[in-house]
Amino acid sequence: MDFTPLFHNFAKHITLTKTEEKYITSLLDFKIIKAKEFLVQQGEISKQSAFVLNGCLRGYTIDSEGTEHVLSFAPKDWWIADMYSLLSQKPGNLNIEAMVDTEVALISKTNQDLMYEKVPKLERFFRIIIEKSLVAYQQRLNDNLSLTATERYMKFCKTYPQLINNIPQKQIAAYIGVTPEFLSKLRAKQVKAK
Amino acid sequence: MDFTPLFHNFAKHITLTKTEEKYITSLLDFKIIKAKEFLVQQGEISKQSAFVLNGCLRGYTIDSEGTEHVLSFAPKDWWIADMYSLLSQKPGNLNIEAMVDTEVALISKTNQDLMYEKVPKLERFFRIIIEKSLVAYQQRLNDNLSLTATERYMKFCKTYPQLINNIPQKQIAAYIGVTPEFLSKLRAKQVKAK
DNA sequence: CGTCTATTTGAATGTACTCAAAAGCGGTGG
DNA sequence: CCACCGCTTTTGAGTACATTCAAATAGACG
Repeated sequence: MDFTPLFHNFAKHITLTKTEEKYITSLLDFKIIKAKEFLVQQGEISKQSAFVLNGCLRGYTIDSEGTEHVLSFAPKDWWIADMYSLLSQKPGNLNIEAMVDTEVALISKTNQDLMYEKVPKLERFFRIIIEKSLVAYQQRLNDNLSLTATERYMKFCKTYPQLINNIPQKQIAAYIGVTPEFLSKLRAKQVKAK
Repeated sequence: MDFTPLFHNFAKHITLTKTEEKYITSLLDFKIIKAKEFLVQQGEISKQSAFVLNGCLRGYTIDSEGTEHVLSFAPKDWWIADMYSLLSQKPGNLNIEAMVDTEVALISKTNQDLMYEKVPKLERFFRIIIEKSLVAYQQRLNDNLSLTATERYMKFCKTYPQLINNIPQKQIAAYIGVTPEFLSKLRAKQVKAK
C-alpha cells in the first residue's frame, strides 16, 4: 500500500503539498490483481482508472471472430482505463487483465471529479498525461497505416525492449496487428537475414 | 473575424464570463487558408493549434514510399494541430492542408500557456476535448486492427456522412488505409450487392 | 475546350491469413 | 525429479484480401 511511485508520477508535471498528497491518498484504493484476473471486462461500465505500482496490465478487445487485439500494455508507472466507458458511462468493449500479479492504485470516477475540484492542479496533470497518450495513439495509428508488419515489429522491439522477452509472442502479435503464426514467420526470416 | 463558433465550443464544457471571452479573444489570431494551402508542413516545428470556424482542413503524413495517410479531417467546429510537434517542439511529420478555403482561429502555444494561467477553467476544457479525441483514436486504431477494408469504409460513411460526397475518394482511402483503386473496387461491389 | 487530376477496370503479384500438424516449453502433480 | 498436460510457437501448404502497374474513362477547373 505504498503510493510513492504515483506521487513521483505526479511530480513529473505538477508540485503537490503534503496536505494535497494526503487528501489524494484518501481518495485512492489499493488493489492486487492476480495474474490472468481482470480489472474490467467488456460489457461493464467502467468506474475507475488505474495506475500500475508494479506488475503489468494489458488492455485488449475481442472482435466478432473472437480474435484479441491489444490496445495497450501498462507496465509499472503507467495509467490505464477504459476511457470510452469511463467518460460515456456506457458498457465498454475493453478487457483489462493482469499479465502477472499486479499492484494498482485505483481512482474512482467520482473521486477523480472531486480531486479536480479540490486540487485543480490535477486538471493540468491529467491534461498533460492524456496529451502524451493521444500523441502515442496517433503515432501508432500512423504506423499501422504506413508500415509493414516487419517494420511494426521492429519498432515495437525498440519501443518496448523490456517487454519483448517477458510477454508471450502472441500478445505482441495482437498489438502490432498480425496473427501469431505470421509473426513467428517474420522472426524466422529475421534470424536468417543476420 | 467572428469567433462566436469558438465560444459556443467552449460553452459545451465550461462557462466563461464576458471578460474572460474578451481576454481570450485578445490571444487569438484569425486566418484564412485558401484551398490547397498549408497551415503546417512536415519538418516544421508547430507553434499553434487551430479551430476551424468554417471550411475543412485535413492532417496527413507522407510515408517513405510517398503515400499519403490521413490522420484526421477537421470540418467546422473541430480542433486540429500537430500535437507531437507542438508538445515536443521538435520537427513534426504532419501536413495540415485546407481542402477548401477555410477560416480558422489560431492559438499560439505561448498564448495557450498564458490562457491556462489566467483562465484555469480552460485547462479543464482542453482536458475534456483531448480525452474525447483520445477515445476516438483508440476506437479507430481498434477498427484498423479488427475490421476489413469494407467494414472500415462503411463505418466511415456512417461517422462522416457529410464528408462522403464532398471530398475526393482517394482521401477517404487514405483515411481508412487502402489504395484508391481498391476502394473503387469495394464500392463497385457494394453497388452490385444492392 | 483542353488539360489535369480523380476514378474505374483489369491482370498479375504479394503480403498476410487460415487451417492443420508438429515441436517446444512451463507448470503441476504423482 | 520426472512425466504429463495444456498452451505457445513453429512450420508448411493453400487461400484471400489488398496492392501494383497500366490503361481507359470520367470530372473539374481555368
